[in-house]
Amino acid sequence: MEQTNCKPSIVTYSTIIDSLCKDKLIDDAFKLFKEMVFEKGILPNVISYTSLICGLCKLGRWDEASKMLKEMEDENISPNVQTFNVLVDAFCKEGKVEEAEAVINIMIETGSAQNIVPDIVTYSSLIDGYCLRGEMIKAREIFDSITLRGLVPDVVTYSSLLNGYCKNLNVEKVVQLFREISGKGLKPDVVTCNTMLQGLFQVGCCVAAHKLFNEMHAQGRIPDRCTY
DNA sequence: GAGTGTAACT
Repeated sequence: MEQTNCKPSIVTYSTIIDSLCKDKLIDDAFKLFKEMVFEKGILPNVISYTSLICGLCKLGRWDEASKMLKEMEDENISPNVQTFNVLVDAFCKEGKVEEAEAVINIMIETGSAQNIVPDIVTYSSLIDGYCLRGEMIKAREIFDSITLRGLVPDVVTYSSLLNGYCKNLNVEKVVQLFREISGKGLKPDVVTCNTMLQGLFQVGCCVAAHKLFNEMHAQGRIPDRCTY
């Protein structure tokens, strides 16, 4: 591309930077980022910064992530909902739900002027975080608060909560919630089904599990490696 | 007019 008239753009660079971050090759990502800025004179945007922050958070390099946020501020690039969601999710995955809640409070208190309002991804991450800690009452509380905020739980929100109940061996809630998904007009996807399968087998409901597996085939939801 | 970033199962 560099040899043609079709020079790599901010989108080209961001695509590669994001891929490197996802492969945990954060140093290579930064190398490319610096090449883009200092050699090519292409200004980074909120997307390239969010990718880098995501990569740093997933490696637990919180100080550097915070440094990048500061750098964005200096460059007058405002973080948006997705930038904050990356932080919320990373904290939740680390079991740092309190920190995640703090980020959400910042979003609520200071973000509304810039159209930054926690969305369904934010709360799905938080539910997942509480589920990972086995705090199902809290997870349920967040789930119930979603509607009050005018948001609509999607299949990921349901699957996260479902996974929590499965790990908790709460069969009653699992069955109830799984029915509710279809009842709300949502379609359980392969991840939802895999979660259910694991839950059903764990409590010895092998017949129900096989029935669900067969239904997956019938409804064209292709089983994947996790299913098997 | 288009293209890049966030959440669930293993």
